Amino acid sequence: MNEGRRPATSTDVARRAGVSQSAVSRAFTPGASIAEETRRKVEEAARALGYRPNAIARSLTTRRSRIIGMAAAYLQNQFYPEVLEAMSRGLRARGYQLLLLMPEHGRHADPLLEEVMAWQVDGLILASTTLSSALAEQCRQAGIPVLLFNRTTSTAHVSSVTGENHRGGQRIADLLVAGGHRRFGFVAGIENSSTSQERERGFTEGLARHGFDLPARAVGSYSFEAASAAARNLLARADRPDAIFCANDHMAIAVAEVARHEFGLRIPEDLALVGFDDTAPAKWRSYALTSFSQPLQPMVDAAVALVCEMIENPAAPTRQAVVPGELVMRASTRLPESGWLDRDGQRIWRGHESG
Amino acid sequence: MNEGRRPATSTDVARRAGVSQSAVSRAFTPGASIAEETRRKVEEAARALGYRPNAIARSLTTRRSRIIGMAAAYLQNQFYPEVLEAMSRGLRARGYQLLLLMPEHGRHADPLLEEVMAWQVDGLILASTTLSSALAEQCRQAGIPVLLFNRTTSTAHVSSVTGENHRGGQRIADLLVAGGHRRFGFVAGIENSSTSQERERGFTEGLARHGFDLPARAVGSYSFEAASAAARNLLARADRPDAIFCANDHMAIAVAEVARHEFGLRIPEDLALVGFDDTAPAKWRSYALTSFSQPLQPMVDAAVALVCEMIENPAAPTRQAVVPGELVMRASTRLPESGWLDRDGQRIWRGHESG
DNA sequence: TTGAAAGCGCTACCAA
DNA sequence: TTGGTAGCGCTTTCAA
Repeated sequence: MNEGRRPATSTDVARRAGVSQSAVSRAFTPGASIAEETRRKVEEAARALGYRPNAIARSLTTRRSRIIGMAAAYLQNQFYPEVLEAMSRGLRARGYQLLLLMPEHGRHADPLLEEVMAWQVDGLILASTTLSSALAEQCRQAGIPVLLFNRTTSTAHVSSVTGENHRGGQRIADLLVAGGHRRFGFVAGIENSSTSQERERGFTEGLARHGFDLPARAVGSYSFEAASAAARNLLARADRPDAIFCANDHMAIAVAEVARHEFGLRIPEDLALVGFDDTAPAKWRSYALTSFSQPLQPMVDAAVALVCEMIENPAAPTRQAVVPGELVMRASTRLPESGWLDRDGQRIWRGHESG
Repeated sequence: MNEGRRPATSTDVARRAGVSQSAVSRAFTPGASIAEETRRKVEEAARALGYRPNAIARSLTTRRSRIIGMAAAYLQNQFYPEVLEAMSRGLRARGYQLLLLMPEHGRHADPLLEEVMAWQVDGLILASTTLSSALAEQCRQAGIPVLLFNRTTSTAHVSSVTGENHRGGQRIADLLVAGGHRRFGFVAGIENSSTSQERERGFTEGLARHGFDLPARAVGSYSFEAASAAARNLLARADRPDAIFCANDHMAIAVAEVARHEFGLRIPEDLALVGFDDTAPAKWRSYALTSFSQPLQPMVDAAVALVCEMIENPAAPTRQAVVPGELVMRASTRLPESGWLDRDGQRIWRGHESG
């Protein structure tokens, strides 16, 4: 093991093993045609010199970087860190590295585009609602496979992996109606985010099916502070909602805090609360938040598979994968008289699917 | 803008601009000697072709990848996602990219070493307590600057950025004693993590200074489940502690849940609770957790500065940066009669520093 | 200030 | 199966 000196190259190894540099390359290429004896010699020399193939040089010749860029933001929402963690592991299992691209606060996505292009990433995963669809479009034009994660875009022709946003919203409506609630409220995420829009649409359609409308609505912009303000707004109304659905768990927790500590409301007696994602804090007993789940591992698996497929076959048609979730009931909503089942210690709402 | 075709190279740009390929390179190299007119021609051609310098090729020639590897894990603790976010932004501002390295669950760090070497990262930030110090040592031997974040190692010769673990533990002891508590408990993180050890040592030394010892102790391993079990253990004792310090906020929340919902204890009347890090959930009013802060941005700024310095001057001596924090008082501990001050709506404990 | 030319470490092709 | 050779796209001498 050399200390501080320049790393050994394949030429160094070749010289020591008494073979050509090409042979060294083959020894490290799975499936290459090489004699067992040669491989052995190369491996021994490589070990002695502490040689490891230089991924940068390899990328230059193969024109494949084996780097996937992942643009994320909003890591305050526990959903995303866990996605990041699983995504990194999933990609690595397929031989890809994850380059983390954090958009500047409130800036355009352009600097990200620069980096995506400069590093010749093989694919790009967009897991940020705040990022413009323009970035996706530019990458697509440059021939870089783009996958939207937990969002879609109005511009078609982009593959995506999402949860059951629309159905989730519907099921939540079903549950709240079955629980006897009558005045409904909704806290939206960022207004133009597809995810928030679909959840809201599912919710209102579900309510409509039961003959209810959605009288109260506020915007939480996926932020704890904005969601707190939204809660104050909704809860101060004369016709205060008796059930609020928040476009994600993170905002639902903000609403719970305001409801309890500023309005002195009991949950679920005075106010039922439902979130989305089923992240770890939803399970914390102080919240015991009913939530529609977005199963992390299946979503990440789908994303990894999809992005790899897009890289291997760029001509493949785009796909919109939707990973099924379920409505996990906890103490933040009243328990309807029937329609639920117990599984693995969790109560899943299965009552009369109306969709 | 070409669609789907191969990206333009500097040679393409040179041809179109009617200059040499070297000239194109210079046009994109800050501080290179090039005539204004030439630069203008190059820039125009580059824009027309949608050219961007290929970072992979550049890395190969300069032998500097401008990639920093960051090994993280335990993203369930809100502290780390926020570090990741800030670190990515901070590094990018200095022209570096962040490669996310997630160690396999329960696996050795060796595969990470492979990737670090293969990608010729310019530096490595280790922000994972679970990662062996062996990785740090191997990288150091290979001449790769290594920075430990929120941890140290017994093997010296490694630079690090940490919070005031020892002093924080002490201040917490001071506060709890001033609050009139008499039976103390501690929930450790991973036993051999320097961070948990230092916090505990500060705590016990602080208690000793006031004439108290630490009768109750359990291991939470930085996990929510293990911390819950640790809480059950501590709270079921005949001499139940009336004040528990947890090695971080994440575990403190687990303890709060168990104390309230399984033992019916009131916080802080029956049990005072203190965490460390001052992450977002500590501020949530259902917990209102007193916590010693690890100021995110200063810690990240220090880390970015330090790692860049190590890259630019590999011969520089190692440094252990300690970023000062403060004890933020909230409702999970009794308010002592004096010794605190209000700042920006936060109560900071400043009582008789005994250190 | 400029262009030619020599690599950076590797893969991929080719003929042997 | 093997070694030689030609790049991959860029930076960096070196002369001009």
